[in-house]
Amino acid sequence: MKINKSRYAILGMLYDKDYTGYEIKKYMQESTANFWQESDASLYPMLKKLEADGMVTSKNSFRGKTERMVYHITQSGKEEFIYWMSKDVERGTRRDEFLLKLFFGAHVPQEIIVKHLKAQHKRMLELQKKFAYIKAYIVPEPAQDNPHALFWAMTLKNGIAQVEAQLKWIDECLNVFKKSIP
Amino acid sequence: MKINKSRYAILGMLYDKDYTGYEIKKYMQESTANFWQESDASLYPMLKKLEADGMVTSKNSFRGKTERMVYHITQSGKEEFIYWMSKDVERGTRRDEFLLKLFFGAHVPQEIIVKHLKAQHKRMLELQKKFAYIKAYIVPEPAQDNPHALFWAMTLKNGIAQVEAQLKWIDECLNVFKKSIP
DNA sequence: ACGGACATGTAAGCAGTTACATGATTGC
DNA sequence: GCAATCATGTAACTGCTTACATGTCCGT
Repeated sequence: MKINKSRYAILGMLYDKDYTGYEIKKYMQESTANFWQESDASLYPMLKKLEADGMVTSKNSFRGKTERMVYHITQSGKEEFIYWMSKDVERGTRRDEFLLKLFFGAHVPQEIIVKHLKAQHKRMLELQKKFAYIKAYIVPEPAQDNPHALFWAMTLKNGIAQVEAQLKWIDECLNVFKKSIP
Repeated sequence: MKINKSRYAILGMLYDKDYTGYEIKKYMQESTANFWQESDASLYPMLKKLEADGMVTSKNSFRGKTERMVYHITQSGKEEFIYWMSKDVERGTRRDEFLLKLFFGAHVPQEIIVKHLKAQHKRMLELQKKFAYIKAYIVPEPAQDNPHALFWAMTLKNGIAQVEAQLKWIDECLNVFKKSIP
């Protein structure tokens, strides 16, 4: 049976600090977006569900007249989170439309494939820029007393390494086509 | 609106050769599995749907008493496939449980994270072996007259490059922990 | 005054998986 | 005789997204 992993992403975010749904969303955009995202329509109902399950509690807070729900993890929530953290990683399905189109490249004119490769190249450069930003402003320097710094740096380096490998590979692919159209 | 991409994966497979559902499944396992898969419960109903939509036709064939449905792409099917091939790639959601657990690494004892890293390392080595097999037995030599060879080799190289980058990065991560436990 | 960020949600619907279900053929 | 592979499907369920819906606050 497949279980919902949004639970754990949210519990992890709340583990040592209280947040509103909106803050969790923003936080994810700045940190895990490259390997984990939650949409609004997934995040807010899941927070309600976590509360119903006793994993978090909520407190009504106000900023002026705007109502905000601040969530706080419970002991049960912490336990469920740690249990999940200890379990082996489940292999998920990967679906990469870009590679699928490339795989079928022989069925269309070369220009189309070159277009897709260039678009992918552009996406990778944008990611690279984003990683540079995160490195400069978000991830604290290691050796400081933030215990998260080490792990945040690791996931960041993973992204950087993946992007570098992709860029190199794309260049090689594009060169093949350049040769065939002299 | 999100459209179902299984359609195109299947149409692509049928583009220049007729296959049964089972053969498509096997074919995918040997070629696109690393970036595209279809489960049984997705493949067979989709073939029926493609037939209802006039994208493929089917012919009943027999191997002994076992009934097999051999599918053949129609002109409409080819056109829809080419239209999809020409469109820009849509960015899909990526969800990587392994990286999510690593990101939250500070909340659990280091051994757990080391365990996950080692497991990932093992998965990558297995993938590497699989790629070596595909390279040796599945992907035809380029320069031969198979127009697919070039593109199959490209997607394969992509996988190989990704795995190499991952392995290097995992080694770096593991070294960090080795230093902290002298 | 207005735009962008803050803030939270619902409804509808397709997507996709797991588990279930069945039977023939081939090779050892 | 038995296991693996060939071969095709359904039912039930959860997951997840898009589109919709609403209103406040803050800075310029």
